[in-house]
Amino acid sequence: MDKPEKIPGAIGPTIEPGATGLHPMIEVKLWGNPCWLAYRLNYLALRYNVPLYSWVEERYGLTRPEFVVLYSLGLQDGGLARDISVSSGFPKNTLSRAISKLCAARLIERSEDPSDKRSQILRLSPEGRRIFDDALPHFIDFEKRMLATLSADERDTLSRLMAKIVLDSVNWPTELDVPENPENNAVPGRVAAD
Amino acid sequence: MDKPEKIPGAIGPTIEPGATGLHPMIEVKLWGNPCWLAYRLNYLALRYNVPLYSWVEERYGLTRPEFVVLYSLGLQDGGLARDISVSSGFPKNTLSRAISKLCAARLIERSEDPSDKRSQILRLSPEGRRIFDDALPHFIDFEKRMLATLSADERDTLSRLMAKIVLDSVNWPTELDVPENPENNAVPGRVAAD
DNA sequence: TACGTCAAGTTCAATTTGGAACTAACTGCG
DNA sequence: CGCAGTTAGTTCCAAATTGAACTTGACGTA
Repeated sequence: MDKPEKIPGAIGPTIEPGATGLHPMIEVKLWGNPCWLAYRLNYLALRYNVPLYSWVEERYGLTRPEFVVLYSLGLQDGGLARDISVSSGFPKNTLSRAISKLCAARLIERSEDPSDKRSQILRLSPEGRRIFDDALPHFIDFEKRMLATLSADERDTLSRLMAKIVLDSVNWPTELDVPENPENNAVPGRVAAD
Repeated sequence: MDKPEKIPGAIGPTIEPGATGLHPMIEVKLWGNPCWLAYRLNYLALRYNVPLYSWVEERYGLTRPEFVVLYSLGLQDGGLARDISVSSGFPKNTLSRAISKLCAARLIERSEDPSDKRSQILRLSPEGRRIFDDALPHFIDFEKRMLATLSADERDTLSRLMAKIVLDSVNWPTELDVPENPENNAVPGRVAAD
């Protein structure tokens, strides 16, 4: 009972414990986890982010939020801080600081939006563009490496399926409510869901 | 040249800008981004983590690393701090703190590993198990919602393809080297590559 | 025009984070 | 055995993070 025989939703090939070269608890979270999708998403995202952003830190001296600003403007020059915030998930004050640092380092430029004086249009400087152009191939290479084990058909399928999920994401809740009575769910010393 | 006509790797249906209900810069990062996989991974992971972990914080008063410990032990009781660290990506000192708080709150218990006195075996207390059992269905439900737009066949395919990538991940580099000469890549005021 | 509401971005303060150094313990090898 | 190298976990502290409050500006309505 404590260890259910069948994990709901844990699809996948039957894997012998220890046969994958992965750490044992990673195996459990991959194959013995009812939330296989969420774990694989987080695992793969981490496996991508960690090497690349430590490389960015080492090579350019830029933190992750700072580089995210550069990358966002590299894809869409002239965006606003708010655009970067909603598309990256970083809170706007973190980005405000990152943007100030990038301006001081002359990697981006701020200009007032004539149609809305609250906003400021952000653009890469030539130097900022140079860093983006220098870094992008390394990001692409790593992503290619991640996809190298799939065939071209499988890559297309993966892209299509993930796109389908992303398009549906506008319909997902952005927060969960706690409908049940809170009194017997709270951790001692903490009142839940008030 | 600045805006390449064809984005390498940006597979997917031709999407009209603004037709998806998504924020414009999110659309660019999804469809006009050579690193489509990495962005979709991060986007979907975030879209899952944010609502669920703010709900956890509100309902149980537990931070994300704290809940990660509970969740990990829920899947594999008797694990070590190090197991949780490598499988979750949180640094071990963050988890050390989380574990101490969970012990103080009587949600888990530490016991010495007789075969290695440096290690401590972690187990859920009955109360910790209760929280895990209470929370798990909500995590499962959200994941179901994420997959609801796919058919059963498509879900199997997605699971299989992501598993294939994960299994290959043991062969990926864990860090990138900076082989080129650093002098013309560094940001002013910062020397790259050590 | 006046006013209430909302949005973009900044600042502040309190908390969280994680690299580095540390302790204690295990492992392998001569 | 003795010692160098490694590992589990903790502590310390400087730096990053972020919720909350604030400023400025836009926008709708009367």
